[in-house]
Amino acid sequence: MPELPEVETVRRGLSGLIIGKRIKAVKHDWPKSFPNAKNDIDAFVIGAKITSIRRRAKVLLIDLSTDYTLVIHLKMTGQLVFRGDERFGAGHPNESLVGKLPDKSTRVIVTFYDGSHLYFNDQRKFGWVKAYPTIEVSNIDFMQRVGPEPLEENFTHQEFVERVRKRNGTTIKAAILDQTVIAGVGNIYADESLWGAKIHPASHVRDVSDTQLHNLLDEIRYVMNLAIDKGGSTDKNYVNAEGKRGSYMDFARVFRREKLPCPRCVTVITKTRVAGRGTHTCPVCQVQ
DNA sequence: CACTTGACCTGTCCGC
DNA sequence: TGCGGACAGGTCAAGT
Repeated sequence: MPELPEVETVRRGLSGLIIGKRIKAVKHDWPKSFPNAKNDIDAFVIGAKITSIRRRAKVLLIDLSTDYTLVIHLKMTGQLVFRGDERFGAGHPNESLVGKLPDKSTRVIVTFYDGSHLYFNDQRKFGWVKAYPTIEVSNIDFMQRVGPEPLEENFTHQEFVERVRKRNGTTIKAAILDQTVIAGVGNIYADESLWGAKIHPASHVRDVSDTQLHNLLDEIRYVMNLAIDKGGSTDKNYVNAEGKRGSYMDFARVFRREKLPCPRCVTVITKTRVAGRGTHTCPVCQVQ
């Protein structure tokens, strides 16, 4: 689920909630959700204080006072929800989309010394939490290979074109979903930005002009900034650090809008399969 | 090598 | 209602 805007929303939310807290205990009953050896957790996670929270691509990095970092990937259905007290439980006006925690999809529970908790929920169990020495995080395979952050100002249109053109043999949608080309684009914002740039997702990279690619980077930035502003997209599972939904889907132009009119030309939006993913396209605005 | 497909999991929805 | 199959926001290993 979570793409760059969702992970960034979680990062911002958690920063205001757990920085400075000291970890008292960690519970994790599904081994793949937190595969570290128990003695590493005992030595470097228990007793550590949260010092900062960073994001790279769709990966969240929670730095600890022990010079270890919790590296977290939410994959499709991961959630990180903080609960201080129960004032925001069911029935409260500020009601969370997530009910009482832990629940049946809770994989990891972090308990802080002040009695509050951070819950890692993950229905499909694809996500994970791993503890690494902070200094080694940049050596992780994924971190070595992942492409530039789209919202970094020093990432240029020219560099974007060069990186996309390394995938000349495939479709433009597959190219921007490739995390080694550009970081953080997933299925929602791929479809949304390709619609914005009037590029058909199944177009071969070699058939897309440099001008179109310039527009595409602008659209990626536009939809991601808008999505961060709206707190991300909640289709089914995604929630922020307080368990609340994001509202980007109210502003989506094509994603999950098959059979509805294109907001630009009123043509009915179609759903097909491109790069192995469900793909939403306006067949008139986005000519292949 | 470059690119595509299957696997990892649980849950939901849709057609018969 | 019940059952089988397709599908769901990501990424990597295995296959072509």
